[in-house]
Amino acid sequence: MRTFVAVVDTGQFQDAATDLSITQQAVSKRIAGLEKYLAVRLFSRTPRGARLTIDGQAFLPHARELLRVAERAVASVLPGSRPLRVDVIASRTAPSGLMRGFHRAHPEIELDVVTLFDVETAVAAIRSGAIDASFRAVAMPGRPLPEDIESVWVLDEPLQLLTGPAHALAGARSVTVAQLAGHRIWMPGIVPGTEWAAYYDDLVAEFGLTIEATGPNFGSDALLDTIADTPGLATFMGEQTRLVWPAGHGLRRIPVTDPTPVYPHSLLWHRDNPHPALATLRAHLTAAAASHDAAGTWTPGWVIWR
Amino acid sequence: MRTFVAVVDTGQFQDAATDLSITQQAVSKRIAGLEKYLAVRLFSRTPRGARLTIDGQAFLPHARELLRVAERAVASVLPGSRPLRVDVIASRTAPSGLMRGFHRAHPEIELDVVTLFDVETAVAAIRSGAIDASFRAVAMPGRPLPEDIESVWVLDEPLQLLTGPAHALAGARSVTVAQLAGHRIWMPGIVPGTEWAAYYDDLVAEFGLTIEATGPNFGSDALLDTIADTPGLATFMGEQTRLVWPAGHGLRRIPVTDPTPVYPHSLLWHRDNPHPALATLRAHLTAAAASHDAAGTWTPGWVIWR
DNA sequence: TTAGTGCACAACTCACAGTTGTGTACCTTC
DNA sequence: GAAGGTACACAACTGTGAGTTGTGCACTAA
Repeated sequence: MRTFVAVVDTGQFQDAATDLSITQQAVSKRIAGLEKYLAVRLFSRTPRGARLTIDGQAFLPHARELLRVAERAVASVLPGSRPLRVDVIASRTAPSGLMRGFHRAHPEIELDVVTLFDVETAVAAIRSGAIDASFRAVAMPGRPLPEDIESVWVLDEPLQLLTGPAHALAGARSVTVAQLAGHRIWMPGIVPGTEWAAYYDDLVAEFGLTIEATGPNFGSDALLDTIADTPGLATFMGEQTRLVWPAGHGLRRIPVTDPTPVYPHSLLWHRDNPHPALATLRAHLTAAAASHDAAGTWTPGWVIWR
Repeated sequence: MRTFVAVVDTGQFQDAATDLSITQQAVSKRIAGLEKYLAVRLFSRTPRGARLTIDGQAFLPHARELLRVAERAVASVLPGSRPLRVDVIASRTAPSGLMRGFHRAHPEIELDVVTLFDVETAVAAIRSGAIDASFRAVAMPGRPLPEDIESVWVLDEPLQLLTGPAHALAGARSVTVAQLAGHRIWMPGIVPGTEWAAYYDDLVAEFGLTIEATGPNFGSDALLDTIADTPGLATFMGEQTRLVWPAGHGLRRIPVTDPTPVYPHSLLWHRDNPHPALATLRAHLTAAAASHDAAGTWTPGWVIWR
């Protein structure tokens, strides 16, 4: 591809060869190989150089795009000036939406989103410089954040109950936490040992709920199918979760009250991180954040805001 | 890249090797080579398979994107079901804008835009199936379109005068064609023998203008610089041409009247072309087209509408 | 312990990318 | 019209390196 673009830019095999520090014959072979692979003639050879054929013209923008993407791919792991790298707790929670909003507001900022195991891993990654920021609930019981990690509260995401049409609570406009006692709530894919698991452990302990975290996560589709088809089963889901809503499943989202369990999302970053886009992200989140109103909501006691 | 993605998708070097019909050792070597090139560890090897590192997670979307782009690049020259391929007369004329509008309205339609030499070449390319459609002025003097080529009028693009701030006509709100007699008008990059050149030839002959078509086209920037700096020089430019307006050059666009020379853009395509997107394009252009009002405008006598 | 799984290292082989050398086509110049 | 220059293709050769087979090590499960 590089050779193809070089020939286009110089207009000659000879000059492209010079640019690439190889012989004219090598360029000829490379182009011939590409043409053979594509089963299409890309250049018409003339005594004064090479001109793109129609197929070549159509191919050219794709070739340039490929080189751009390849460059970005390398840049994404290049130490030093790589894209801002942010850890989000799961692709179906509010932070993903926040990052989408940030990308819309600043499309010029290169961004890489990853998902780490838990807040411990995230903190270690931030300290080592492997990531620049992390959306997490701070912090695990009895484990204060290290001195060099800063954090700021971003938003509380209310949990909603998701049921199928045949569920006992399907008709309710809202349910209280007390009403949920005795109902089976299924949360597959919650990994033990993470702060997310700790969150639900506390929720269970405080209100006597029955949460089944067993079983691997077969993906969002499988979860929704099961919820829709099982009258005795429900699940929790973040209010801002954007589902690919399966048509005809009759799924219901029901707000939970008295109190409303909220999952507290904070942004964590390293005190000394010099990445210019990090400041932009923090400013964006500050501007987008609603004011903090904890009235009527519940979080585990170990949650820190500072 | 394919190997990297295969390992991610299967979770194991072994299974990726099976998918790719190579040995596990070859996969190991490929990944090791990629990691060496990037100077970064992409997988953490465990006795139960390979897990992405943080760098690997950041790299993954770029790798997938690269494979997608590569696939599109190949598809762009694949005979049979390739993207709609449209010839536009120049990137700075109305058809380019129309195609941008079409792409915005139908982003799902794959599109390749090329620029051919003249209407003769375009017609030949349409007949051979090399392109699907062409924006051209139909037709050259004394050369009717072949029977199997259909055409429809799309729009008339009024020409405007572009001058620098020191030009004699710079202050005019509009100029008549008669006023242009005696002024030097510079149109570099017009290739003799094309229907575009024929257009200006007719314009010169009919109104006694002085149009200099000499000199190669050094690009839009060079043209604008020269126009801005040369008080005695002006150029014609399509009304819908979107310029990267150089700041501080004081360039003026001045409408031309009595009559207004317009460049007639038509769409040409092959009667039997079965490409589904072609019908969509024609419907889009019909819907977007203004009604045809030729009053007060000028085109060469050989222009055909049918 | 033993068997099994999964990846890495080592040695070998051969395909092919790149090299040098040469040929052909076409344009320019006198 | 002959001579020289330019630009690309073909042919023969060479060396790198991608892939193979063979083996070893680390970890898990029974």
